[in-house]
Amino acid sequence: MTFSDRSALQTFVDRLNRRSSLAGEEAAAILSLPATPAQVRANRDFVSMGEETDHACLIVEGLVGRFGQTKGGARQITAMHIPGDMADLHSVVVPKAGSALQALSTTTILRIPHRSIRAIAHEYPSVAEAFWRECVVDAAILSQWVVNVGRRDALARTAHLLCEMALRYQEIGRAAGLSFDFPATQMQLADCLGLTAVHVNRTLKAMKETGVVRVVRHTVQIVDWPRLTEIGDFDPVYLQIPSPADKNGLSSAWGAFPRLAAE
Amino acid sequence: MTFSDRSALQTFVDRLNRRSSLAGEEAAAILSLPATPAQVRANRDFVSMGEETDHACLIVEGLVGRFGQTKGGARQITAMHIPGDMADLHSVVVPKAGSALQALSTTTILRIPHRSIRAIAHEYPSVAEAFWRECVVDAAILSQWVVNVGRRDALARTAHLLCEMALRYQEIGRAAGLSFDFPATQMQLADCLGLTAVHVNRTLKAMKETGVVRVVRHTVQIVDWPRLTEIGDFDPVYLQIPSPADKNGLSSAWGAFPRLAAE
DNA sequence: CGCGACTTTGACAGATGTCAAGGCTTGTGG
DNA sequence: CCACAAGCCTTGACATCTGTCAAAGTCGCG
Repeated sequence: MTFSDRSALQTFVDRLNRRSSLAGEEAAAILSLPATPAQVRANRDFVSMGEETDHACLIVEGLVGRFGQTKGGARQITAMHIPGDMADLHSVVVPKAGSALQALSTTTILRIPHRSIRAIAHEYPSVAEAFWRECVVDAAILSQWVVNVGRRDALARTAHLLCEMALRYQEIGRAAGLSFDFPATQMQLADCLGLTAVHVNRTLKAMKETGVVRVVRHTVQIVDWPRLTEIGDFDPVYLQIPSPADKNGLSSAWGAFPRLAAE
Repeated sequence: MTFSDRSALQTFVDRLNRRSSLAGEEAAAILSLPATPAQVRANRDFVSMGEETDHACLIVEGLVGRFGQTKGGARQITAMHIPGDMADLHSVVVPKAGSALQALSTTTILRIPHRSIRAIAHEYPSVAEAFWRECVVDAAILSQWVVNVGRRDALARTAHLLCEMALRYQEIGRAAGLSFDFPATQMQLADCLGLTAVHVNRTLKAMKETGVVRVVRHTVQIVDWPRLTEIGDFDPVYLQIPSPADKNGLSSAWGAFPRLAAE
């Protein structure tokens, strides 16, 4: 395991610790989970629909989409996963994949056997609860996506997604202020948003012209965060990213401008 | 607790047992969970957005929707819950409600303290795993909803929802063959499907005219199941409703016509 | 019997999809 | 370092689905 692999496990533990409370021994158990690294090229499935897996995949580097598909061939991305995400933690309890996992850019993952994960979940009830909670937070994000796709127009949808990704990249320390590397093509964005690539292009163009965001190459820079959250009707509570203050039982004052206020 | 209340807990345990394997002692622990019954009138929230709850809600009778909302006031139902569903099992690990729970018809629920649920989850690892699995199955349904709303037209969307509900009502023994009581208004269906009530009406009309389904009062009768699954592009695997054969490790032959074949 | 909520229908408007063509990047190999 | 190919982005014209608005009909409950 390389340094970067170990660091991905650490990112994962950090995330768990932000929403749950793990004892040192428990965190150590997770960190010493056996893991096999693998490289996946862009546009390649590394978990196929219907496949029975015996391991879960932790993203080390890159961007991953969970794909649903219509028999007519239309694709819909139902989740985006970034480094530090265990993309299919749920497969530990439901091993048959209900959707494919595809790398959206060159990606490196760590495969972790279900057996090992289940073993520590059974040994430490708090770890089991942390895993359970993690899946529940994923579901909360999913539920927001339903609202987004079902009830917002193209502009709001796109803005909402950008807001979400900005905060999630920030959470793992991969956003320099308001800009972050987001290697998704417009076609992939369209598959996230239930739109076509053409319309995503028009929408993005409008946002750039208003001066709310800038996109160069694959790095997104949010120029006017308050306005973007306004456009996207974005309320970050569902992400369950607690501020340090929350951990101490204090309420935070971030509101709609979390952490970015430090900019 | 009335007979019907106890029976709801039994339905819940049956469901868990279908996807997980609980020992007698574990099932008994769930069955003896403390529970307070309550009646909720139609169109009333019994869990509000943002509220911190200390209990989960088991549906005994009626129909419940989980609501997301846009600041503009548009509503989107992100999940439907029927008797035997623990509508917010996830609140055990994330008590702050990310969405409201509203009765869509007169409903009776059972409130079960988080404390008690958590206690048995910590005592019996298999119960914790069963709860975790239950949340993961809910998320799989959610993920299908994203695909449905994002990538299917009104007709297919509606058909897909009807297929899903038919199987779920069957699972709990509340579908007489191909017909089931489904007390949702067209406005509520619209909120499920990301459409307007007017368009749901048009869509339903088209389906009735084709003779695929019949709807009288609030009971849905599916006249042509194979055709409905075709129209709705419906593949039931995501519901994780195993046939009895699956429990014995045998693969089932139901395919696209599960259990209804017995008709 | 009458009110209120829900359903049904029609005409019209608007957002998004489709199709098609051309321009840019980016990476590769000579 | 240049040329080329492949994928991606951008744009315009047009088609279509779904939303909006408004009115009338129906059902169920008090």
